[in-house]
Amino acid sequence: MQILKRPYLGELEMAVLEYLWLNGELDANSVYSALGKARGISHNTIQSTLERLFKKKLLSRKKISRAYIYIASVAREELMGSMINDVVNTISKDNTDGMLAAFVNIAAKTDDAHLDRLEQLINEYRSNNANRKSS
Amino acid sequence: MQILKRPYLGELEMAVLEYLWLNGELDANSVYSALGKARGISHNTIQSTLERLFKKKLLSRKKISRAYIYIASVAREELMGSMINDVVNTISKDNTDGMLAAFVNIAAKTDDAHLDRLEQLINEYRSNNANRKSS
DNA sequence: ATCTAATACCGATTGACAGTCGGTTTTATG
DNA sequence: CATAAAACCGACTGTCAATCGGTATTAGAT
Repeated sequence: MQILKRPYLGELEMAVLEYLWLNGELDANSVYSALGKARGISHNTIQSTLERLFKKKLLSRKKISRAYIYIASVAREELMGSMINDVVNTISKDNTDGMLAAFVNIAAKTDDAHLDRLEQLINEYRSNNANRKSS
Repeated sequence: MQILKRPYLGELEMAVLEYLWLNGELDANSVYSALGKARGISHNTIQSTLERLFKKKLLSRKKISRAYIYIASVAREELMGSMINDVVNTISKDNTDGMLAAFVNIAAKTDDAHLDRLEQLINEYRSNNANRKSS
């Protein structure tokens, strides 16, 4: 049985990634100014975190003069999708139906309107998919 | 930003939990015979694993004579639900819509029929929910 | 009552990995 | 070519899963 694989994101890693999702392309110094100072941690710690995220392929980077500029290389939705995928594969490889039911419950728990939205998204997906098939 | 909380399940923990899901109430020895021997690990290792799962509230147990009998205290669907919930809260606390969209993609990726099933589940959920409201 | 074997319980070790930072090397630019 | 900024490297801490040895407990046999 497979297990939920690391990369598993730590608290700081998640915060850094979040910050890059919201603020686009940034160097270590910018991230440090925004997050590091407020947390009272060193510039180096932020840099290590950026590097770890880079190694995990969650960030890409390009060198501009001295410094690297980091960019989130996965969208929020992609990361979420792959993590959910991992959960499902770990717990219920051959029980997709249970997974779907669990999800409907989650979606509805917070707000029943989510179910409407979910239906809508299903139909949107079908439209796109139909197009793709006929091309 | 919150982080995907442990209990995080290791490979052996998951295998043990899986075995209990499939085989119901068992003592350490039974689990050892089924999983431990095949893996060449000791009886103690299985026992530690059972205890760790118990501490994480994923198993309950009752003492029968000398031995504890362990029972999975969460269903597969529940655990999956709470893990998916964690993922969503970690990555997308305030972006439920993105989460819903990501999920539709995941569901459809494996099999388009999942979308039909998803719709069906939504309607089932609504029926139950309508009952609850009118009572 | 006491011996024994099964079992629980405790603690130690190993191996990952996140978080943290100090120290050293590299490099763009004045 | 000196300097400051940044990367890079390595170390240490803390947490947790996996693993097992050793000890305490206890149910059941004699």
